[in-house]
Amino acid sequence: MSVLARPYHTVENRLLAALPGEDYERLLPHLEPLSFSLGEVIYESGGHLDYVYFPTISIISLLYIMENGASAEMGMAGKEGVVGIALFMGGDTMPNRAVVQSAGGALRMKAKVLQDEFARGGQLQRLLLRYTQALITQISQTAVCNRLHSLEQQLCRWLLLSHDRLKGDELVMTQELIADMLGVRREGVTVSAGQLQDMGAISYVRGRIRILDRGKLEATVCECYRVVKDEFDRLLG
Amino acid sequence: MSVLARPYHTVENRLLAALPGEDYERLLPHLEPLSFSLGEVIYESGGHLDYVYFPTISIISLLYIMENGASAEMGMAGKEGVVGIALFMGGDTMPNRAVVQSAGGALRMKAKVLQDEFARGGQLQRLLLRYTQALITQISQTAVCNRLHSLEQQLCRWLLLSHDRLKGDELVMTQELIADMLGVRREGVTVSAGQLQDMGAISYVRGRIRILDRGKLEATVCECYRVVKDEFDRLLG
DNA sequence: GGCCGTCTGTGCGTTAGGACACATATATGA
DNA sequence: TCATATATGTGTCCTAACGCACAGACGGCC
Repeated sequence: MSVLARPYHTVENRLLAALPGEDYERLLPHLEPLSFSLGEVIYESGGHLDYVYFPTISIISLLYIMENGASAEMGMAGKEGVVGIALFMGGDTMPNRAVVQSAGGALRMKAKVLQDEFARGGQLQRLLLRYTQALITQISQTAVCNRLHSLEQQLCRWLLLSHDRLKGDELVMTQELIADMLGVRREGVTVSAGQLQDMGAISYVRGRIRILDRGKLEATVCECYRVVKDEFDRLLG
Repeated sequence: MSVLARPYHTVENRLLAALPGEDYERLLPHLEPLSFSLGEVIYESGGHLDYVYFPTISIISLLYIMENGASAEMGMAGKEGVVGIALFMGGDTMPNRAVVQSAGGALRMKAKVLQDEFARGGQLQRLLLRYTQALITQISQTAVCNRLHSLEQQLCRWLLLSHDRLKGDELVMTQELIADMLGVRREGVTVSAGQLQDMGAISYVRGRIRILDRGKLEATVCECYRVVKDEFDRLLG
C-alpha cells in the first residue's frame, strides 16, 4: 500500500504518516477517527487513559493546574505528535490536564493495541520515543522561556507553535484562554496582542486571531521557538 | 546473586538497584565507576555522548544556556536516575548542557551497550522509560514554578530536590551558581537565602549550604516540590 | 431595536525582581 | 602579614507584570 493510497485523515498525522506500509497496515484497523471540540478535556491530572490520540487537525494543550486554580501550559501536541505518552512510557497517568486548544479531528487507538505495538520494538516505538524527546525539549524551553523572556516574546512563541500545527491562519481562542495557557493575566495578553496587532503581525477580533505576517512574529520571538522547531524537524522531519 | 552481594557503589544508583539479578549480572561488566568534580561539563548542547551515566552520590544539573549567556535549569539527576536519555530515546543529542552540581561518584556504560540492552525490551527499558516520564514531570513543574512562584519558593524547591539526592546535609555551591541554575540574579539568591537562614532552615557560609531544618523548607516550598517527589516515588519507588 | 453576556481596552497603584554600584567578609598564597 | 580573588550583604532606582476597577464594543437573542 502506497502512502498516497492511505486515507487522507490518517496521513495528516505525521507520526502515522512516517510508518512503513507494513506497520501501517497492521495498525490501520485500530485507528478510529474522532472530532474534538474547543475546551474539551481529554484527560485530567492523574486520570486513567483508555486511548492514545493522534491529532490530525486539532491541537491539544498540556496544562498544569495549581491547587489555587492558576494554570500554565507545559507543551502542546498537534499533527506532529500524540497525546497520552504515559501509556507507552509506563507511568499510565500524568500529573497534568490535556485540553483541546484548537477544535478538529484526531485518531485514537486503544491503549492495549498501542502498548503491544510499542513492545514489538519497531518503527512506531522509535517514532514515539523520538517524539517524546522532542516534547521534552518543548517543555524545557517553556521552562526557560517562562523564566527569562517577556510576555510579548512568549506570546509570539505560542502563536508560532500553534500556527505550525494549524491548517489555516485563524485560531479560535479568547485572550482569557491564552492567558490561562501562558499563566499570565488576561490584561497582559490584551496589551501584548495589541502591540502585535499594531505592528501588523496579527489581527484579533473577539476570540478569533488571524496570523497576518509570520515574519513579524518571527522577528519578535525569542530563540526558544527556533530551538523547539529545529528539534522537532531534526527528530521527526 | 543477592542485592547485598552487589558492589556497594552499584546499588547506590536506584535504577541499577532495581534491576533483577539476571539483568544486573549481564550489565555489571559494562559498568565503570568514575568520579565527577564540581562544575564539570558532562555534555554540551548538541554534543555527542559516548556513555550514559548513572550517578551514585553525584548530582547532575540539566541547563539550557541562552545565546546571550543567561542560563536556567530544566531538571536535575542524581542517584534516582541517569544522564544521557537522548541515547535511548533515539535523538542522540539534546539541546542543553549537563553540569556537575554536586561532586561525587557515578557509573558509566558505553552507549552501544545501553542501546542494545534497551532494545531487548527488558526491565532496564521499563525502568529507563519510567524514569524519563518522571523527569518530564520534573521539567514541567520547573516550567510552571518559573511562571507562578516566588524566588524564595523556587529556592526551597531546588534545595529540597538537591537534598533528596545528596548523601549528607551539606551542599557545596555558591549563590552565584544557584542563581545560574534558577535563572535569577545572584543578589536575589542572597536575599532569599538570607530569609531561609533567618528562619533557621539553612546555614550558608561561603559556598557551603547546610540544610538545618527540612521541615521549615517544606513549610515554605510551593506544591511543585511535592508533585515531583510523589511522581518519582510513584514511578520508581 | 434593545437587552445582556462576553470579550477587549485602559488606567492606576502595587510589587517582585532586575541592573548597577559598592561595602564587607573570608580564603589563599606570596 | 598583606594582597588579591572570591563570596556575600545592602541600597537605590527601574521595569515588567500583577491586581483591581471599570469602560467600551461586539454578538446573539428576545
